[in-house]
Amino acid sequence: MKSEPDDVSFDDVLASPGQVTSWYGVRNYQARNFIRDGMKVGDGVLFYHSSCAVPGVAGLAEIVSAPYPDATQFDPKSPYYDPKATPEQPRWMGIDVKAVHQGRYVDLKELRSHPELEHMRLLAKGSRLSVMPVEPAEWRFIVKLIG
DNA sequence: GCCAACGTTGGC
DNA sequence: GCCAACGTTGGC
Repeated sequence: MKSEPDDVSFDDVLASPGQVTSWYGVRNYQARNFIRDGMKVGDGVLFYHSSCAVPGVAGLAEIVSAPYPDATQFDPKSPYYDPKATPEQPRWMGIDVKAVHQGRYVDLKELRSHPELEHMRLLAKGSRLSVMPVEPAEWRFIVKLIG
């Protein structure tokens, strides 16, 4: 899961009550589907910092809720407001994420240096989704790198 | 700030 | 349903 650290950093989540943050604002259908159809309590998360000086995996996190309608879609004052969404027919989903381990910051340059990770979806050309799956072998490899 | 990649929008 | 225009993402 990608977050802009200027918005919400891994440290911010660690400093939050219960080390839990509500993940909202996803407005891409493919990313929405990964949340809605692919995430469940206990799933591991690579918390990735994007659009910053040194992009990379900032820590390990975990899904701690089921997916639920992202409340910002109903709020006309929110930048994430979607006039076509209604509580009866929500369009966008959020989920709760808990920071569990910080370890070593593994930056994008290092990720790209490992042949084991060359097929990572995150590293694919043109990959822009803010939420995407990680293969089990890639997950295990990165967990070791983080330490 | 640039630009490639990609998604969405809207006229037809 | 096509596709050009436009907007966004995100690394550099």
